[in-house]
Amino acid sequence: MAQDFCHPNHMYKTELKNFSIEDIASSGQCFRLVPGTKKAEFKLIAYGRVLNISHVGSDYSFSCSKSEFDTIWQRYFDLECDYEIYKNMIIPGDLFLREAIRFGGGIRILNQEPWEVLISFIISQRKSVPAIRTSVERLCKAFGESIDDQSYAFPTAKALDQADEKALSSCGLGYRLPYVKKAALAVVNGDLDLEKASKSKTAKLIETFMKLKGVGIKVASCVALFGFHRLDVLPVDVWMRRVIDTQYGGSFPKEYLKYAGVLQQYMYNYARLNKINGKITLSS
DNA sequence: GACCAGGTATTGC
DNA sequence: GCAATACATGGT
Repeated sequence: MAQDFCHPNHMYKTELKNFSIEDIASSGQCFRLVPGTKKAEFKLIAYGRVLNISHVGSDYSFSCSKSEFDTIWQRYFDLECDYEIYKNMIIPGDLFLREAIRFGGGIRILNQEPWEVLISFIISQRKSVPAIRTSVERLCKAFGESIDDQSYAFPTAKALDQADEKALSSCGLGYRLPYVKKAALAVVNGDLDLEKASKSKTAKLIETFMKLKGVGIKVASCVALFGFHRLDVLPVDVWMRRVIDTQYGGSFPKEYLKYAGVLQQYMYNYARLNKINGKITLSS
C-alpha cells in the first residue's frame, strides 16, 4: 500500500510473445477490452478493476504494479502457457489454420470471471460482437459498482436479481432478459454454485449450465471454455459451422480435439474478421 | 432498409 | 425424434 501511495501511476512493463492485445480484443471472447483514445492503447475492466494497456510491438505496459500483474493479470491473460504448443499442432497441409494463426496469432484464451462469461454469452445469442459489447456495457453502467467516474464493474448476481425490470430492459437484452434474470436468481438462491461447478468435469459442467433457460450447447461451451478454461471444449456458432463445413468437410479435425477451444478461436477470429463464408483458396 | 448476428425454446410433422 | 419457426434489437 505504501508503494501505491508513493507511485500512483505505476506501470509494469514486460515483453510478451505470442500475444497481441488487438487480436485478443477483437476475438469475441471478452467484451470489456476496448481500444482507448490513442492507437495501441486499450482499456480492460475485469475483476472489479481497470487496467490500461499500451504497447510498442511486443513491449507492453500495464497500469499496475508488478505484484498486481503477477497475482491477477498474468493468469488472466494466460501468460503461464506457451502458445507455441498450440501453434505447432497445425496439421501439415491445413492452410486454413496456418493462415488463421498468421492473421491472429496473438490470441490467448483468457481466464475471465465465470459469472461475467455466463451472462455475457447468454446475451450473445443472435447478436453481433459489437452489439454484445453495447449491451454488456449498458448492463455494467446500470447495475455494476462504480470503479471510477466512467468505469463500472460487471454487475453481481445479486444486483441483477434485484434489478428493476424497466432499467434492465433498457440494456437491449431483448427476449434474453428473462434468461439473465433467471440465471441471477439461480446464483442468488444457490441453485447454481459457480465455485462448486468449477470442480466438476467438463461434461458435467456443460450439463449444469444447460439446465438454465436460454443456455444451450453453444453458450454452455463458451462458458466452459472462457470462464473455466476447459481448452478441449469446442463452441460451434454460425461462423465455426461454416468453417467446419467448408474447410474441414463437416467435422472438426480429431487431431485438434485436445485443444479444440484454442484452435477454434484462431479459426473463428480469422473467419469472422475476413467474412469468409465459403471455401477459400489458400496457396502454400 | 434489408439482412444478419459467437442460438435456443417451442411447435409441428 | 427432427426440421421449421419465432424471437428483440442493433450494427453494417
